[in-house]
Amino acid sequence: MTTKEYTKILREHGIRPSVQRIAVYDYLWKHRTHPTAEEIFTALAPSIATLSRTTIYNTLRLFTEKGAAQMITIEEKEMRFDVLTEIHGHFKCSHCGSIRDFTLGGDSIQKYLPENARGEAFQVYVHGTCADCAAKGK
Amino acid sequence: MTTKEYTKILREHGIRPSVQRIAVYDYLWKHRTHPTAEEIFTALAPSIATLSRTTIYNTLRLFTEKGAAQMITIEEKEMRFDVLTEIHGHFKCSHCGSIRDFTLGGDSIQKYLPENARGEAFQVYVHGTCADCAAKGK
DNA sequence: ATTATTTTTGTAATGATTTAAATTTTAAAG
DNA sequence: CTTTAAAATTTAAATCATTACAAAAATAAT
Repeated sequence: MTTKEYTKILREHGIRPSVQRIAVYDYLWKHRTHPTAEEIFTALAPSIATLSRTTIYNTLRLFTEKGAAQMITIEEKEMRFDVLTEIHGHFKCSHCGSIRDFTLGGDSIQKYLPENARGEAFQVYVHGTCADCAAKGK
Repeated sequence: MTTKEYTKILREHGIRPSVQRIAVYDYLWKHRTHPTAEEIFTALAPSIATLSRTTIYNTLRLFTEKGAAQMITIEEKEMRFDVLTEIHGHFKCSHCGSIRDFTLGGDSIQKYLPENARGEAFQVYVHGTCADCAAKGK
C-alpha cells in the first residue's frame, strides 16, 4: 500500500487527506492489533514532530463517522480502532491480552433482530482463551 | 420478588447481602433499561440517606465478578448493567436511545470462533433503528 | 496576493471511574 | 453481653481517557 493508495481510499470516504490522516490510516492498515488512540500517537509522534493527541482523536472520530474505520469498545477503559469495516467479530484473550478478528456468517446476527428493527452497525465481542494460550495449558 | 428472594440469589452468587447491595439488585431487577451507575445512584440515594457513588461502583463490580450481573459497553462513555446473565444481544436505537435485549441462538457466535479458542463471555451489540421508531418513519 | 476555509495544535476542562484512608456495620469469639 | 476481627460503606481526592476551545498553521479559492 502506497501513500497514493491511502489518499485515494480516504477521498473515496469523503475524507480530505493530510499528512496526519494518511499516517493514522497507514498505521491502522499495517497494525491490525486494534490500537488505542494513545498507541497510535506514541507510534507516530517521532516521525511527525508537532503531532498532537487531539489530532489523533479528531482523525479517528472522522474515520469512524465516514466509515473508513470502526470503533471497538471491547474494553471498558479505552476505545480501540480497526480499519476493517465489514462485519466481523473480535475475540479478546484474557491471558495474553491480544484482540483478534474472526469472521461471522453474513446473517449471523441480523436474523435474531426483533421484527421490523433495522440493524445498522454490528459488534460482536468474545472474551476467553485464545488457541495459543489454550495450547499452553491456560 | 421480595427482599428475601434477592437475598437468596445474592448468597447463591457468593455475595453477602447488605441494604445497599439488595437495593442495587432490586433496582436492576425492576429496571431492565440497562442503567448506568449514576442512574442507579440517583434513583436509590433518596431512600438510602448515606448512600455513596463508590458503593454503587463497588457493588456493580462485585455483581459482575460474581456473575450476578453483566457489564454492557454498548456506549463508549459509560458502563451499563444488566441482571440478565444468559447470552443475549443488545440493540440500541439511535433515535430514541433505548437499549433492548434480544435473544440469540445458543450456538450463534460459538460456531464462528477460531479452532481451539475457548469463548467464555459473549457480547453482541447492534446499533440501528428500533421497530417503534421505524414505524414513525425514522 | 488576499481572503476564506479547513486542519492542526496546545492547553484546559470534563466526567466517569478508581484509590486510599477513615468510619461504620456486621460477624465471631469469649 | 463485650470485645475483637473482618467486611462494607463512606468521603474526599486522584486518575486518566476523551473533548472543548481558541489560536496558529496549512490549504484552497477568488
